[in-house]
Amino acid sequence: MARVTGDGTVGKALEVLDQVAAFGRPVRFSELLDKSPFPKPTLYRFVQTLTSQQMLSYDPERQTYAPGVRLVRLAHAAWEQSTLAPIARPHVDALSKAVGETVHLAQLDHAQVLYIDKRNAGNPVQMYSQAGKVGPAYCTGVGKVMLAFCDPKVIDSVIEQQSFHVFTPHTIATPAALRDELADIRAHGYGFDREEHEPGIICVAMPILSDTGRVLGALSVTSTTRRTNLAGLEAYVPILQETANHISQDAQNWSFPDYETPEATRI
Amino acid sequence: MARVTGDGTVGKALEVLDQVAAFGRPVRFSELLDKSPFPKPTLYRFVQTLTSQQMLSYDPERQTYAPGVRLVRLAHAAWEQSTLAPIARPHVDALSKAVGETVHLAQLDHAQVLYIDKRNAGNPVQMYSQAGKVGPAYCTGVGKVMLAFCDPKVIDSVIEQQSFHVFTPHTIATPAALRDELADIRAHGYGFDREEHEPGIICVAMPILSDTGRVLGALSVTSTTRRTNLAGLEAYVPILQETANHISQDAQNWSFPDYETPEATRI
DNA sequence: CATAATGGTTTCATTATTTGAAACTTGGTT
DNA sequence: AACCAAGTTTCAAATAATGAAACCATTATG
Repeated sequence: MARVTGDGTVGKALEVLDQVAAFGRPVRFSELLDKSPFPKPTLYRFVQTLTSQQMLSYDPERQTYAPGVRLVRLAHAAWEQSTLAPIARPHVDALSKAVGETVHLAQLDHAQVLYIDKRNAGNPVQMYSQAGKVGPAYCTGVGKVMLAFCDPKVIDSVIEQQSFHVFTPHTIATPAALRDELADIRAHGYGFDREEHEPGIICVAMPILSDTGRVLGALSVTSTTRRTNLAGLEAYVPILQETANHISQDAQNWSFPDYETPEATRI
Repeated sequence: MARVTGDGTVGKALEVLDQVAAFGRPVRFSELLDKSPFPKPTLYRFVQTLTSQQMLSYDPERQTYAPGVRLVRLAHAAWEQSTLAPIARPHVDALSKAVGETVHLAQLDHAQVLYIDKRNAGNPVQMYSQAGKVGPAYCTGVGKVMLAFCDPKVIDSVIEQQSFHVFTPHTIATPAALRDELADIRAHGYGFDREEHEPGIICVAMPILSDTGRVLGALSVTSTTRRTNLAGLEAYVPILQETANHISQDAQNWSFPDYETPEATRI
């Protein structure tokens, strides 16, 4: 009797929620059933419950389910309280203004890169990545620099579980190559994305480390091969370093004001 | 035996999640216990489960809980699939560029205004920074115009449940005043925020209606009394109207491509 | 037009999980 | 040392989840 799900009923319901989100589009009950380990009535009741709880939304027209708006509300709270974003915001603003290129702020969530903030360059290069979006760690600048400074055990387990997918001719495709790259990043203190995820897209990334060396997140400046090159991006290393330091300091000094009873907006 | 919670165990767990989010800051177990209808061990296990599921994050240092990062991931999916935001994005971009003022895109969620996108006047930040925030419907431009075009029954129930809170000298403070205002909005087709929520902050708001007259959302252009006045904002009505129409059209024509098997980024 | 198939919904006896009063542990205070 | 508060675990009783089967409503199919 292998425990696949864990955490009882609530865990299972959340698994269903993840399933729906993973589809990336409104999904029918039967489609969900195909991919679900649960029997029909069980899954049915989960979807009912989640819908009634606004965690899913139901389109009666097309008979489809999608992640619900309650999540957006909750996520706002999460974003403000459990991410670096609010602390980093002024620093990211300043960085963005100084470099005039797209800037990303990311954190590591499990083995994945979670983008938690972004500033578009003046002319918006629309591409993959927005706050809340996740991506693989091994082929993004921010992912690699965060991984590089993780605990060796974490690195091992991430690499072990990672299925390497080749996005471009430059994608790092083997555990060995990734380990080399990580060593390289540790040696320099920062890293690059050399068109490893999208052709023509390059970036320079800097980890945000606590005083004890723990990885808090990462920053990156992204551009295109048409506008600049790796050497050009490397010029941003000092300001990135400085910004990362500022964020790290603020993060460690920061704590929520202990007293205040906020004027609630809840009804 | 009044059923307060509904939806069994999952509903209760989500109630706890809301509680944590409502605090707006990291919260101790005992604080939560004070405000919770659940007995100690029950609440304890819920918090454990939610934490293990990454819906809450736990800070062992301070012994506090906060909404977890998994929510940010899930919310991204919700934002993309269950809101107007992705459809409206290009139109909101264009509007923002044209007017050079702060632009909001909102939807109605229960009786509350849910901001789902925003363009700041100065730097084009698009994202959760503000998206996900909720506010009362009766004293925001977007809230009023959405309410105005809702079903009369909905209006009644919202007004009935609304507890009016006076934010500024201009805040609409009575059901009667609100009904007058809504009638006025229906007559004109658009509405204003006359410093009703924050002193010095004014806006003009336009509902986004489907062909059948259903409320899909609302747009607003916000400014300050220092920079302009209501007459100045009214000049934006034509472009707001046009933008709202475009969004409405796109929303009704749009449906997810039925076929495609998206190249998954999941590990 | 009947019939089958598909996708969705409900029933109900069985089973497993949740529940919470009470007891216990831990770390800090007088 | 005794006390206290916050957090954690126990365990029998109460409750909710489970899923095989049956049912219903549409939409294909012969």
